[in-house]
Amino acid sequence: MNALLLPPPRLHLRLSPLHLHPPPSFHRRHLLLLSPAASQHLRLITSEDHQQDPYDVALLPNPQYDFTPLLNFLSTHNPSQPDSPARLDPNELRLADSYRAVPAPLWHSLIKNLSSSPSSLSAAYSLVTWLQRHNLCFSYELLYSILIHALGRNDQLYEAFLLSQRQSLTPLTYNALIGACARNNDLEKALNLMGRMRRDGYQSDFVNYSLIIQSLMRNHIVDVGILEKLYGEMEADRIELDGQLLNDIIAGFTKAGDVDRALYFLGVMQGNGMSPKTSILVGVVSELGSLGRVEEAEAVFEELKEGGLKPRTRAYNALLKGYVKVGALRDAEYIVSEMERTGVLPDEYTYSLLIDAYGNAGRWESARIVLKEMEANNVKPNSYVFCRILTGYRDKGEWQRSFQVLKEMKNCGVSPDRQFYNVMIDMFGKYNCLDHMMSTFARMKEEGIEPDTVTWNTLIDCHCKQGQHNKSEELFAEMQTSGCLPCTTTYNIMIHSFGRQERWDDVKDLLGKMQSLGLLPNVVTYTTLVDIYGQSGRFNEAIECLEAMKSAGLKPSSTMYNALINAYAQRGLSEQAVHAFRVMRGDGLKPSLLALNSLINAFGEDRRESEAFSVLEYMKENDLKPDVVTYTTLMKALIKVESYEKVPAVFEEMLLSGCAPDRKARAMLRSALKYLKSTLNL
DNA sequence: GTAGGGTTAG
Repeated sequence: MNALLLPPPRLHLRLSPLHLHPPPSFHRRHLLLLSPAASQHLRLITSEDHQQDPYDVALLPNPQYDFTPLLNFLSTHNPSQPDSPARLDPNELRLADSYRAVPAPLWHSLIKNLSSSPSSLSAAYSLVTWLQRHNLCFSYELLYSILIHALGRNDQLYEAFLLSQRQSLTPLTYNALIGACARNNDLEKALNLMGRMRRDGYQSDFVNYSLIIQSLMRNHIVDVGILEKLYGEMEADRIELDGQLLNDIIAGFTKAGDVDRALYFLGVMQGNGMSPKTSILVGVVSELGSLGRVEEAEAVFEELKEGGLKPRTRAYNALLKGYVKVGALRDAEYIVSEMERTGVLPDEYTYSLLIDAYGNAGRWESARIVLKEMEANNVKPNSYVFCRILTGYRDKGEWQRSFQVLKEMKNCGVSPDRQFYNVMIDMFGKYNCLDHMMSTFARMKEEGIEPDTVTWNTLIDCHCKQGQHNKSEELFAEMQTSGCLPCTTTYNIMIHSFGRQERWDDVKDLLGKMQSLGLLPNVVTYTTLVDIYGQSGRFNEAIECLEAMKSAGLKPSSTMYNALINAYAQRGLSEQAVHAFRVMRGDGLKPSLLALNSLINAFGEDRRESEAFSVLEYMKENDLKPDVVTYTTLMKALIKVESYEKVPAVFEEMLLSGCAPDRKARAMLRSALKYLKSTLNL
C-alpha cells in the first residue's frame, strides 16, 4: 500500500445542495482533527450529555409496599378497560385503597420491570389499566409509553396502537408508538405518525430517526431519497444528533450507495470528537472499494487503525474488495500477506476475492494455487468461487474448460448450485452448444435443483440468439407449465423473438399479458421495441414506443437512441439518423461511440462521404477515441461510393491510432484492394 | 453477532 506514491485522494465531497451544509474541508490524514462541523441547526450531543438516572426506585428496598397481592389479583381479574365499572367490587376497592400511598415513580419502575420481560408484559398491561381505573397514579402517558415501547419490542404493534388510542397522543406516547412502528418495520405508519406529531407541534425524538433508518436498512429499502427527506426533517425539527444517530446516518448513506454523504457525516462525527463504530467504518471502506475508489478506502482504513483498533478480517476484506475491483493485483496480494503477517485469518471471502482477482487477470494457475491454500488452511470454498471462475472462462470463450471446473469442484467436495448451473447453461448457449446446454439443464434438474427465472430466461434467449424461435416459444410455454412465473426479462426476450419474426400481433399480446400481470415495461422493454420496429423499417411505431416510454416517466437511455439511429443508418436514412441524434442530445445524453459509429454508417449508406468523415473529426475534437468499428465503417463508406483508393489511408490511420484491426477490418481493406485492382485492370 | 460476493433481457 504505497499510499504516498498514490495520486491525491478524491476526498473532496460531492454533495447535493439539497439539505446539506457545505462539507468540512479535510485532508486524508486528518479526518480525526476536523474542525467542528458547520451545521447551524443540528446540535450534537456527546455521551457526557446523557444523564444517568440517579437512582432507580424499584431497585431500592421498599418494605412498605408488597405488590404480590395486587399482582395475584390482576392475574385472575383482567381489567380490559380503565373505565370504572358500574358497581365496584368492595374487595377490589379495598385493595386499591391499600396502595393509595405508593409514590408514582415506584409504579413507573414496577411497570418498567414487568414490561421488560415478555412473560410479564400482560401483567404490566393489566396493571396500567387497573391503576387508571382507580386513579392511583399520575402521568398515564408515561405508563402508556413504557407499555407501548414494550409491546413494540414484542411484535405486538396492534396492541400498542389500541393502547395509544385510549387517550390523545402526547409527545411521550407519540415517540413510543413511532419507535414501536419502526421496530416492527411499519415505516409508513412511523413516518405518518412523525408527520402528525409535527403538525401537532411536537418535536420527534432523535431515537426515532435512528430506529427508522435501522428499519430501512433491515428491509433493504434504504435509498438516498428517503434519507435526504429524513435528514431534512431532522434539520427542520432541530434534532440532536447523537453518536448512534450519526452512526446510523452514515450506515444508511453507505448502504444507499451515497458514499460521499457518508463521508461527510463521518467528518461531522469525527470533527466533534466522536468515534464512529468500527462496523460503520468498515462499511464505508467496503462501499468505497465497490466503487473502485481505493485511495479513499485506504484512507478510511488507516483511520480505523489510527483509532487504535486492529483491523480484523472483515476490514481487510473490505479493502481487498476495492483492489480486486480496480484490478490492483499487487495491492490485493500485499493486503493478504499483510493479513498473514499480522495474524489476521483470511476467511472464505478473502480467498474468493483473491481468486476473483487472479481470474480477472487470466491467471488461472494462481487461482488454483489459492484453492489449494484454502484447502491447506481448512477454509472450504463454495460454489461462488467456481461460479466466478466459470464466468471468467465464459467471457474468454473457453467453454470447454467448464467440464474441468466441474471436476475440480467435485474434488473439493463442492456441489454446483443453481447460479453455477445458470452460468454454465448460459456459457453453452452463448457458444452455440445448445446440446450441451440442454443436457446441463437436465443434469441440474436431476440433481434436484429447481430452475429459476434466470435459468428459463437463459434457455429461451439462447435459442432465440441461435435463430431457434420455435424452441424458444416451446420453452416459454414449458416454463409456465412448470410453475415458474415469467418476469419482465422473460417478456423482453419473447418480445425480441416475436419482433425478429415480425409477429406484431403476438408482440402486442405479450405487452397486454404483461400489463394484466402488473409487470411494468422497463427501459429494456421499450428499447427492444424500438429496436425490432426500427429494424423492420416501422419507424412510426419505433418513435411511438420512444414517446410512450417518456410519458411513462422512464429516462431514455443512450442504448435506446443507438437502436433508433442504427435502424435509420442501415437504411441509409441519414437525415432521420441525424435528427434522432439531435433528439438524443436534447435529452441530455452524451454522444457515445456507438451512436457516432452509427451516424458514420448512416452517412456512408447515404453516400455522404464527407459527412461521414466529419463525424470522425467530431470524435477527435470531443475526446472520443475512434475504434475498429469506426474505421471499418469509414472504409465501407468509401467502398460504397467507389473511392477504393482512399481505403488504405484509413486503414493506415487506424493502425497509427493504435487500433488493432480485426477480421472485418482486414476483410474491408482486402475487398477495397480487390476492387481497386479490377478497376486498374480495366 | 452474520454476511459479504455470483447468473438472464436492449
